Amino acid sequence: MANITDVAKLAGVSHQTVSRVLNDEGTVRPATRARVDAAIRELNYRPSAAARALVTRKTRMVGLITTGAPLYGPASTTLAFNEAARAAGYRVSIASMASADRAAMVSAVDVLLGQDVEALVLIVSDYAVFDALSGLDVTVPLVAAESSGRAGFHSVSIDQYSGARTAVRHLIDLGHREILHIAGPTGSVDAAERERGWRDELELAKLPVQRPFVGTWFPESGYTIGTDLIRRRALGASAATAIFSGNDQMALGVLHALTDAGLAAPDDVSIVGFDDIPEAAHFPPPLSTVRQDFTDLGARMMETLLSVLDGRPAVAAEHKAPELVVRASTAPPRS
Amino acid sequence: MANITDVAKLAGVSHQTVSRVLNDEGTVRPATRARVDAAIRELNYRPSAAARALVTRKTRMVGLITTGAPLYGPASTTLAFNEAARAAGYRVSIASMASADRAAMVSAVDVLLGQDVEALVLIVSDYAVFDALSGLDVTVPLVAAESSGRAGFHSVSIDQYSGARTAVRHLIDLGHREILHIAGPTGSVDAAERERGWRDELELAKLPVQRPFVGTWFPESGYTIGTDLIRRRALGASAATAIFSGNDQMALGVLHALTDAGLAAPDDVSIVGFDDIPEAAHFPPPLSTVRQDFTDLGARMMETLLSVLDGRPAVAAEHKAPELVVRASTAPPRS
DNA sequence: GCACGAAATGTGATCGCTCACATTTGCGTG
DNA sequence: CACGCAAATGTGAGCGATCACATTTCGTGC
Repeated sequence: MANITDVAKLAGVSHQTVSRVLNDEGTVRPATRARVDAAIRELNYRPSAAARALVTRKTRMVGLITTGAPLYGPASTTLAFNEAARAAGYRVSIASMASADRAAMVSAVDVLLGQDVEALVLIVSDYAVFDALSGLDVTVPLVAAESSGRAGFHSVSIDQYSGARTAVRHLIDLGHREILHIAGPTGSVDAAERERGWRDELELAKLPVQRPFVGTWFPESGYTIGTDLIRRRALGASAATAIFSGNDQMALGVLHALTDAGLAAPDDVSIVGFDDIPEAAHFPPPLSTVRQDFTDLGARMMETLLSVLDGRPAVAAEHKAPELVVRASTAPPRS
Repeated sequence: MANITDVAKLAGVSHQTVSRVLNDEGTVRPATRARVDAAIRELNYRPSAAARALVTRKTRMVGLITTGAPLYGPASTTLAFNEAARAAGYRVSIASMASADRAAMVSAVDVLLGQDVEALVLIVSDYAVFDALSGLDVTVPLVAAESSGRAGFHSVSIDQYSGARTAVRHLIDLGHREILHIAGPTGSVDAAERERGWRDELELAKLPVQRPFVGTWFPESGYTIGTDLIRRRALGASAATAIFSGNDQMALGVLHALTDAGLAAPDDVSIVGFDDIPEAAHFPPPLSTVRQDFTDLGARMMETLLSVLDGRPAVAAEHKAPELVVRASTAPPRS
């Protein structure tokens, strides 16, 4: 592989002039620049990122820590962030963690910091992760997709709490009085925020707050919980008439359980999801849900990152409220 | 930030001894090693990846090129590959491409090669990508998740063709004679392979081969196509009795269209999907589909990569056949 | 045609590590 | 106790770029 000296020799200039051409620094005569460019092409030369990073102490690389599950939300956010990062000239090194425990976190951070990333980006929203983080001394800026409002890093998010309140308010407005909640896994910040929104909205309306059911985000858990509820006659006639599901996938599981029992939404039970995954509009029935704009989130994370790296104050409006999408899974209770 | 010399000074040894401790090279007395380790901890020292890469010409980093859509398959494979890479001590730099055109590809490859990745991994399976690739001179090994059997790189995959044949055979065995296909987007290698499997299996059974319908992988397209088919009375009684959908999500759209029309699977139409996403078991009705083990695929990609980097021949059994999962969306045709 | 300042280009040091090789230390042996 | 050899440690060069500064070239006004 050719290096800068080879190029310089071939172009008949000094290595510094080549460097100037590479970095597009002003004072190079067009003719000289052309000669250098030609030499670069001829030798198929590519500057060594390692050598550059060594001297400039800038890698233009950010580390992305993400979850181990192939869920729609994190996957979309990650993709959007990648695009935004590349557009801004940053490279992304990724470390996905199979589990959200301390050891995995330490290892992920270590690997990334060891690459001299200029910043860390977190798309895992788990309390364990933030706890682990506070023990580490991370020397680079940190941006997290997170809405609990902790300190110690920059957080950009979609406001889970307000989204949940909107969803529950929708059910209350329809006339529902007993509204159950299927929460995401314990430890998830988003799950906790959604649960808090559900609880607060119920309390505000002076409605009964049952203990929430804990799922896994996956449809299977919604199915299991739904089946169990129906068996115990806790759902449907003379019982709970609505469910706020922590995400769309678990809502699908519940819908499946309803169908199995000869029940249907919204006739017997109204159900609201969260996320608005592409499938949600095609559930039986099409699901009312809270739409999260993950693409926008990913892009905003990068914006914030750039601000922070530039030493500018982080941009405002970091916690956007999501929007309720009403479809066919919600209706007034049958009375 | 401390460097190797600082550590050496603090530990009272030479920089070379520190280097030996870092790289775990034999000849260091335990007592010395301990002093060095203590110094490293005290200074919170981390070796510079850039400096290392500069001298060793090894970055222990692989470049991952992936698609722009947050689909379950690629997302799962990517995750699994990440895990496997980290376990093997490799870092992963990711470049996702918004579109699968030549320009995006060139840019992605450039960015990654510019980082001195030791290999490239492709989890986009698009003809355009492979075409673009053949024009570039990629100087590092390339591993692709791809099953068309092109030359020029190492390919690891799940056998899409055989999966499709299995799915269609299942429908034929049930007694279906007119089996439509909703294909994935034009340009997708997997879509083409699945279509080819469908076609070949029909031809083998001397059954009519209609022109396939082209979807986007997303449920919406299945819904549109399904609605259209029903309106044209091309589906259901005295018409096609079965559909082989290119993936599960589009199958969901078709199911939705059936429901809208007062029809149902499998009574009116049998339907088989592809992928076995976590939602598939909870579709109305639970979907018969072809299960792909993406986790295994990601892991196998990394294995192959390691073999190639070590100069060993790539491992055998690179194209596994997927497995049919029969659920409730398929049954013999009515009458 | 010469002086002068700006534009263009060149020179050598340096980033933090590993490599190849040189030197010192420790320890069993005659 | 000196010797020799292996184990342990040290020394200096060099990877390929940028940085700071030095030098040359060019264009302009008098």
